[in-house]
Amino acid sequence: MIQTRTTLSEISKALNVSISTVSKSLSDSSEISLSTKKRIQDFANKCNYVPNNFAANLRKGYTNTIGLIIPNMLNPFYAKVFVGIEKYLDEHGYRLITSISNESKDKEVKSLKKMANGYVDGLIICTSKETEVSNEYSHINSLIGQGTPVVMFDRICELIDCDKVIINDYEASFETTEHLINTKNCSNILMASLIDDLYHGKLRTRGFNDAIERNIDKVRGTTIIANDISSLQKKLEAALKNDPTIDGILGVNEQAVLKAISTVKKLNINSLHGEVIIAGFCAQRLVESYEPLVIITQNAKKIGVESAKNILQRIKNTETKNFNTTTVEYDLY
Amino acid sequence: MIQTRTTLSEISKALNVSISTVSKSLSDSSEISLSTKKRIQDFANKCNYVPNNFAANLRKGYTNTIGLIIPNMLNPFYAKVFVGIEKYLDEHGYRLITSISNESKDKEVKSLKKMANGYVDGLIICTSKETEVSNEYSHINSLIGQGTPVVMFDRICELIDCDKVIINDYEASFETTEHLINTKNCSNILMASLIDDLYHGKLRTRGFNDAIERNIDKVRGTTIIANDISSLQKKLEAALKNDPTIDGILGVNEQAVLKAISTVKKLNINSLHGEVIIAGFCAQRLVESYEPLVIITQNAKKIGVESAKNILQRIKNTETKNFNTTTVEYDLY
DNA sequence: CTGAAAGCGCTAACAT
DNA sequence: ATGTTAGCGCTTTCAG
Repeated sequence: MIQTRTTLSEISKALNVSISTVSKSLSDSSEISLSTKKRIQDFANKCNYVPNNFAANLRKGYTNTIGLIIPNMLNPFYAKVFVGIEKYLDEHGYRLITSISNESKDKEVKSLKKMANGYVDGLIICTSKETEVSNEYSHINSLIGQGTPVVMFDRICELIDCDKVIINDYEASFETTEHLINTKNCSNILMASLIDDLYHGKLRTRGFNDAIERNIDKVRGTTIIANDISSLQKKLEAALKNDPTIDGILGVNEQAVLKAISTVKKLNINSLHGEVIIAGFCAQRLVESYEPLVIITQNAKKIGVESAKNILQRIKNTETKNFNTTTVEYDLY
Repeated sequence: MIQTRTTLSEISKALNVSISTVSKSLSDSSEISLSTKKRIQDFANKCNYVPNNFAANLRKGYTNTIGLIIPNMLNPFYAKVFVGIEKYLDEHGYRLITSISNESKDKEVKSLKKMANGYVDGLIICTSKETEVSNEYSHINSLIGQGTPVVMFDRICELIDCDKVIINDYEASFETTEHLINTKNCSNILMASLIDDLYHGKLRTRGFNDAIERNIDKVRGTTIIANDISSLQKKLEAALKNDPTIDGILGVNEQAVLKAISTVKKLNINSLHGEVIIAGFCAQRLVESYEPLVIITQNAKKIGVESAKNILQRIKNTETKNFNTTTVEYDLY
C-alpha cells in the first residue's frame, strides 16, 4: 500500500479551502479561526501529512541541517564528540549530516563541497591531519566566504575567522606532568608522542617540557617523538630497557598511551624495574586494563556540545564578527 | 566578504543566454554547443557557482541522502558499521544523515519523523532495545508505507517487509562454542549474556546450548543471564569461585566479554584455577588486554557496506517486492 | 479570517 | 543549438 505523500494542495482540495489557509493552519497561525485550524489539523493528521522540507527550505532559505566533518569515527574521542553534537542539535531541531575524512584532505574537500551546495546552515569540522600539515585552508575559507558559518574543534587554525572549540592542551599537559611529579612522585618521566606534527601535539609537548623545567630539581624528563606506531614502539622499548629508573610515562595521544601500556606489559617492567605510572590523553575506557594509570579525558562530549552550541548561535546571528574560542576544561581520572 | 551564492539566473543574465542553456551546459548536456558550454562552465567556475541542491531535489523528487538511525555510537560495533555505510554512500554520491536513538524508542520515532519528511531517499536502521522489546514497529512500517525503502541491520524484525542485513548469530555462537570445546579443549564452559531479551541474543544462547548439547560427552555448559552489568558481575564471580573447573567463558555481547575478562583478572583465576579461555562477540580492539582470548568479530564494516548497498539497490528499483536478507559472515580472531 | 499569487532555484518537456 | 515555459511544494506578502 504505497500511499504517495500528501501535499498541502491535496488537503486544500479535499477540504475546499485555499492552500495558504492550510499552510497557515498547520503552522498554527493566529490569522486562522480556531475551528478551521482544528478541522484542517485533524484532517492532516488523518492523512499522515508530512511537510516536504525541501520545498520549505527552498522557500525559507535555510535547511535546519548542520554538516560535520571528522577525521575518524573509530577513535572514541571523535565518537564522543559526535554524540555531543548529535544530541545538542537534535534537541534544537537540527539534523546532522556527517562525513569522515579518514585524515585525507581530498576526502575532506570533497565532503565539504557536498555540504557547501546550500545543503547545510553551518559546518562543524575537525580537519584532517593532511590538512593541518599542509596548512592550506582555502576550502574552509571559501565556505566561510559564501556566508556559511563554520566551527572548528580540536585541531584548529588560528588564522581562520570562525568560532573554535578546544581544550587547553598546554595546561592539561603541564598539570598532568606536575601531577606525576608531585602527587605520584615520579622522578624520571618519558613523554611519548605520535602527533608532534600537529599544532595541539606541539602544545602538549611544550606543556610537558615546561613542567619538567619548572621541577628540574626533582625530576628528569625525556621526550620520544615518532611518526608511526612501530617506530614509537621501538624507541619506547629501547628507552625502558636502557633506563630502569623510568617511573612515569606521559602519552600525548591515545595511541601513544596504548603503546606505552602494552610495551610496559610486554617488557614486564613493573616486576623488573618497579611500577611505572602511565598518564595521558585518552578516552576513559582503559581504566580496567592497566592499574597505575592517570587519564586526561578531554570531555569529548562537552567539546561536541559546545561546538554545536556555537554553530547555532552563529547561525542565529551572522552579523557579529568577533569570533570566540571556547576552551573546554579537561578532567584527570 | 560575503559573496551571496550565485544562481543560474545570474549567470544567464551575465552571459546573455537563457537559464536553461546555463543549466544544460553545467550538466554537460549534448544539446549545447561545445563553445557555449565552455564559456558558461568557465564563467560558473569563476563565480564559484554551487548549485542549490534543494531546488534540484525539489524538482527531481529525490535527495541523494540516506538516513541512518543507530542505538549508540560509542559502541565500536556501531561505529564500524557507520564507517562502512558512510564510505559506500560517499563513493556513490550520497549524503548520510545520522541519528542516535540511545536505545530509546521515543528518540528513534522522533528521528524517523525528521527523516520521513521527504528528507531522505532511504533509511538504514538498527532499532533501539526498547523498540525490539516492545515489538511494535508501526513507525517503521508507516515509513515503508510512504514508499521510503528501509534496510534493517543487526536487530531485525522478521515481520517487516524490507531488506535486512545480519550475521548468522546462531551459527557464530554454535561454532565458537565448538571451537572452545574441540580446539581449545574446554570442558566446562560458562556463557554470559546481557542481551537475552533481544532476538539475536536468544539466537546466540541457543547456538551455545545446542553446541553443548551436541558435545555433551566431553563438556559441561552453564548459562548466566543478567539484565545489568553489576548483577552479571556478581553471578560471574559466584560461578567462578564456586567451580574451579571452569575453563572457558563465552561472552554473548561486548559488555559481557569485558566483564568476563575483568572478573577473571580480578579473582586472579588464571593463577589459582588454571587458564580460562574467554571467547565472545566483540570488536577486535581487545586483543592486547587478555591473552587467552577468542574474538568473534562481526565484520561490522561489511555489515555497513552491505546495508548501504542494499538501500541504494532498493532505491534504484522500487518495484521488486521480494526483499532479501543478507547474511554477513563472521570472523574468529 | 480567508484567498490569490508570486517566487525560492532548478529541471525537463516542448517549442523554435 | 538555444529558448520558453511549467511546475516541484511550500511560505508569505498583499488583497479582499
